Amino acid sequence: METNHSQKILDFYKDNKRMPVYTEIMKLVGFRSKNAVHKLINKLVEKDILDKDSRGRLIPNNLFGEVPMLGLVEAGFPSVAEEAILDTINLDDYLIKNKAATYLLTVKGDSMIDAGIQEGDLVIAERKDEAKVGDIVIAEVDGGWTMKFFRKKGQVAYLEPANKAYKPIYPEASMHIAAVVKGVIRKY
Amino acid sequence: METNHSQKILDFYKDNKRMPVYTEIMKLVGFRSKNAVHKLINKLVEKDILDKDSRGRLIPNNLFGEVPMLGLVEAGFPSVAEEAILDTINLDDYLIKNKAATYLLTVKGDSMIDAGIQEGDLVIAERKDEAKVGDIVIAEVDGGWTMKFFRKKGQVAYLEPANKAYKPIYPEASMHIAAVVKGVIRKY
DNA sequence: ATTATAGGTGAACGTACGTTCACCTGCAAG
DNA sequence: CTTGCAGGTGAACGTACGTTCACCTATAAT
Repeated sequence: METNHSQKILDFYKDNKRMPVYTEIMKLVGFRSKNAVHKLINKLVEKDILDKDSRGRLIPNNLFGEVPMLGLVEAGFPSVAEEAILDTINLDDYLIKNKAATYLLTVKGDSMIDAGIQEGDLVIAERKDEAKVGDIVIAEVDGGWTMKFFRKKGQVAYLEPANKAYKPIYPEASMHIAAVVKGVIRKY
Repeated sequence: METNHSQKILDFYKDNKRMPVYTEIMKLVGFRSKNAVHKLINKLVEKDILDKDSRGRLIPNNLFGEVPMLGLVEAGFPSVAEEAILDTINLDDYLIKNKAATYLLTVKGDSMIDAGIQEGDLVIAERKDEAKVGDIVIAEVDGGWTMKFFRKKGQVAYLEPANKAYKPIYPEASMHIAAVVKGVIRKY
């Protein structure tokens, strides 16, 4: 029952991106007095499911807004009881450094398959006009857009696919780097 | 300057997982009156950088907490001005359905390399004791932990790696499925 | 039957919140 | 010079917040 209550509070947080106030929790769980909420909250705080700040307002704790991070696959998987959690992270914070310049792109084609990037994956791209050798870049070459490894042969920059079926691209007229790939996301 | 101010508010939101109150914004941007904050906020609201709810409290809008999603790689990349954004998503919400049962694991080894899962990647694993054929599962087989495709030959369940250098695993004594892989994350 | 307790109601209280008012600058236009 | 105005200060106001108090059940143990 209490897990049900805290689940509703979590849902509220997801929808509104802030914690509910007591009158809102009243409606969420079906109470008719703020005092009942107050007693419920105190129990959740004791169980470390929630936290309160110095002014009494609710703040989500780690179990709430973040995902537990375990060790290696080979180390196994914890049961519900013994949670051997190394750390907890927020995926947004983990993946995105410069939020204003970051975009997600859907991958088309198989030219980066050997780098573990498949068709349908999302790539996290940060807008940038220069890249380091070895970066995966999104670039406009001779009028077309593509995603490839950024390489240099001497002073000549070129793009190399991660698929033996394709050949490196040496720009004839122009090459303009639009973004550098910072991450890959795949959802099953 | 105003982008600087809203950046500080965003940072506060990231750190505290809630929006600041006016007195807190005062300290953030160096004002000494709440009224100055009030005028600043109204400007940000007009520019759609922030939103307020009916009680005047701040709520982050899309540009704040979420990441823009563009189309395909081949469609190119927008300049700062012309933002052809299809949608915005929150990565946590996108990737994680059942937060209570979800964990992140670091991948060791190359047995799933042909499925685009490399050593060092993070996998999003949802605790479950049964899997569908074709799922990637984390399982304990004959005492050891492993991540493989879940397959069936007739009624016999077995695990298949995505690497031709390895052979399928037919459990001798026991096989226990601990979790199903729901997603993959790679960070460069 | 009596008592204790967990869990709820409803009203009252202190306070921190966003808002508003009057006022004070510094700077640019006329 | 003076006028207007954007942008700040500081104090006052109404209200919504979390908290607390007294009281009311059900349920279970004695």
